[in-house]
Amino acid sequence: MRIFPMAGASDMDVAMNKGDITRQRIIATAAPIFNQRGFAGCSMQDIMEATGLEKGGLYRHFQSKEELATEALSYALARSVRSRTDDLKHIDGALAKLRFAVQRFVETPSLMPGGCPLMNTAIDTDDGNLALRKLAQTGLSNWKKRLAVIVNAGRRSGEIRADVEARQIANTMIATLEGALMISRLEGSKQALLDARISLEVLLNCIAANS
Amino acid sequence: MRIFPMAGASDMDVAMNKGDITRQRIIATAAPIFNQRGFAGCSMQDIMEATGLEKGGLYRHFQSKEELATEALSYALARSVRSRTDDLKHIDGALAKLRFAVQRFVETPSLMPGGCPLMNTAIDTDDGNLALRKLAQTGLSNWKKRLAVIVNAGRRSGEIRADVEARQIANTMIATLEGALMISRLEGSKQALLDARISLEVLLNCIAANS
Amino acid sequence: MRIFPMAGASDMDVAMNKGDITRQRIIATAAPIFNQRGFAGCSMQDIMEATGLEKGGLYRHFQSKEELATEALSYALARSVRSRTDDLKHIDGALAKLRFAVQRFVETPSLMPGGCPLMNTAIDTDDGNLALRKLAQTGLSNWKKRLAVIVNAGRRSGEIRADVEARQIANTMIATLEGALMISRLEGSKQALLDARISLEVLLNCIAANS
Amino acid sequence: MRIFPMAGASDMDVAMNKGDITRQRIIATAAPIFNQRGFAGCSMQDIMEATGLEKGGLYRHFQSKEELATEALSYALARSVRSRTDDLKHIDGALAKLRFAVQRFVETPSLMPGGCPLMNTAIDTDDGNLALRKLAQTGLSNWKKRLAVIVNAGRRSGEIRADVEARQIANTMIATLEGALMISRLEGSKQALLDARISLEVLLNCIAANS
DNA sequence: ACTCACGGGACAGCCCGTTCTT
DNA sequence: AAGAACGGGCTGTCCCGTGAGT
Repeated sequence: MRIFPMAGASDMDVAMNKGDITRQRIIATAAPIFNQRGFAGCSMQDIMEATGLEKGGLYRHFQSKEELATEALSYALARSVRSRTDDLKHIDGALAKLRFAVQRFVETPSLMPGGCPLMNTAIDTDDGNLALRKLAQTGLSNWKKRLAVIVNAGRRSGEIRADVEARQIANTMIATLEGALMISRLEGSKQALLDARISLEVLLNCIAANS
Repeated sequence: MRIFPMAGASDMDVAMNKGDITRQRIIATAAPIFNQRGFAGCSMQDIMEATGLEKGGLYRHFQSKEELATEALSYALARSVRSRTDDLKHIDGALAKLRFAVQRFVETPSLMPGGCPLMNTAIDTDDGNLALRKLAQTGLSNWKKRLAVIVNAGRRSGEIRADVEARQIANTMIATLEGALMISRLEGSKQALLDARISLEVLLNCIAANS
Repeated sequence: MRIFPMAGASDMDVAMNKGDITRQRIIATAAPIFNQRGFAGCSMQDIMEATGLEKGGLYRHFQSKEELATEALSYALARSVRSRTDDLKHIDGALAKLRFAVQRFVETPSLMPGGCPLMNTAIDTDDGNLALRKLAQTGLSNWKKRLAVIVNAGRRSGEIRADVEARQIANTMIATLEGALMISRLEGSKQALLDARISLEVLLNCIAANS
Repeated sequence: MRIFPMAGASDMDVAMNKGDITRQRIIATAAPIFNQRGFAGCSMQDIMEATGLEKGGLYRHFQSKEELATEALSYALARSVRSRTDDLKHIDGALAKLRFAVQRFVETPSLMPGGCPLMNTAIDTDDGNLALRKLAQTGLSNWKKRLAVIVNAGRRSGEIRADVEARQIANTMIATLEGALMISRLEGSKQALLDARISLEVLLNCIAANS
């Protein structure tokens, strides 16, 4: 369709025929619905209404509800993780990068209605649904790795104390932010996120080499 | 079941006739099931099988699935919150109390199969079900208050710096622990909980008055 | 329900609980619909609308559409065959019995809307559906036997010529009547049935012993 | 469509372009399928498999399933009726012609798999589908007329008694033969057809002038 | 106090007829 | 002529809640 794909084109800018466009539209529409109501709490009827397609139209593109949910989650996780670790390259300094990541999360805790897809899926698939669970595990793993890379870079540059475990910092940051997001959503207030940010600042100050 | 209720009996130990005993047994049996699968993901059939009762037997004690879920969640939350803040009286010192609470959580993150009922409900009721959501909100609020009381006691006794906000510490502790529990369950490893504990120790050291 | 079932009670007069009554009502309602539109041409939705029951209500009583169709056909065939061979006992003479049967058929070719269930099923199940086909075969066989018994009685009593084959007469009577009914329904006129009656009278006259 | 009809050419032998040939091939292939399974019981998928064409290929030639079915039935009826009344010219005598027609039917009751298209359609369209029904009505009417013409010719020539109604004989012959075919197919035996033939011989003997 | 039959209603997945694009 | 795309109907299953019976 498109002859000259532009540099920096997103996933949807590649040449697609009509079917692929519809498929992508379904995924983008379904993602927030699954994210809000969970797999069991959301019916294909809901997706039909949201997309304007009928049963036959949906099942042409996805073999089952689970396949659609998997794709939708994949999409949600990709957007979520990316938004949390993007744009860090042009920031100098490991600590500044980490502070920026915290700041970003507190300001925009989730692009997708319904909260963080990673946490939602982790809870929702606690009993079964291994396919979705696997995706969440991978998403978490990626996030942790990206943070750990920053921490280790700081250690090598001498900005961060050498006795700090990157994994521990990554785990703590993610745990505190996700937990705070949960509280925040339950309370309907940003307070918990703001409090988490302060505490994470304290933690980051503690691991700075010159502290 | 129990003929001579003992003094200091817990909720279940009060004198109950047969109907109440059955009702209580249903709740105790249903609680972990709802906690594991969520409201929508768990059917009355599941409860029937677990309790050995028939439909009619269940609906004699509860007007609807939602009423049963509400009672079950109430039960789960009460046990959960209590286990996290009990037995702190005989520990001297606010910081010691907080450290003990962290330690307790890391060792026994949830009594109930399926993880922390508070977090599960917070996620599960994100879209609707106000009754259950209200319960989770209250549970969270109680937990936060109990932690804040300890922090404030520490501030008054001079053990904790006066410029520390109790609410912020409570929020951070809960957020970090709950978030770490989520990670831990998703990864199938206690690592995240252990890392959270280390970080919370750092935080607690930072708010100590003599630091 | 009923304590003293009356002598000569029909199928529906036996003691039945609510479920059996509903089941019987569904069968009686579905029978003419299946008879009119055929198995493939009639949906469970049609049965739902006719009975006023919902899907769940129907499938409680029948495992599948095929089971319902089988019962409905069974019911239709039983009524049909019975109506064509009943009340012949009090008629004296084999030929008189046969003439009466022809007369009855011409006057009341089918109790059930949609024509003769036997013929309809014979045509409808021509490709597959062995269960329904078997039923039709049995219904036809019964009908033939009843006619053959009358013919043979006439031969023994000397009323009918001894060289007449009972099977041939039965086959011819049924064939001519059913064929005439088909023509009659297609043309929307009783003419074919009346013509068939005349021709069958001729045939019966030919097999009379004194002819 | 037809530009230069060739002498003695059958329907398919006329000059046709590629599209018309395909169209005719589809009709010839679909006819026995519709005849066997009925309109509702046969899907376009079945036609696709039988013809080797794809959906788009079929719908290029026919606007709808109904149009295809109509053409297929038309084709089947034409072949059927023709085969039953052809080749009678070179037989001398009305009764001989009628006996030959009976004989022909008994020997070759239907050229098309699935039985007589006339009867099948009469039953299949009992509820609706006026287009197909009309075709069957016309087919029946033609058949009756051809038989009636023979009877009337016999009356005029004095071979058949003058008090015989041609319509009654035609109706009876068709009814008996079609009914016997139905029985024969249901029983999986030619017996009913043979019996019908004997009975029709009796009838024809009865209407002979010299009887 | 409990069982079980009963019925309403929603849902998943499949298939079919038809149109649109290529 | 092919085949992707889509609207819509259909089957069978599951689940929730009621009520008669015991």
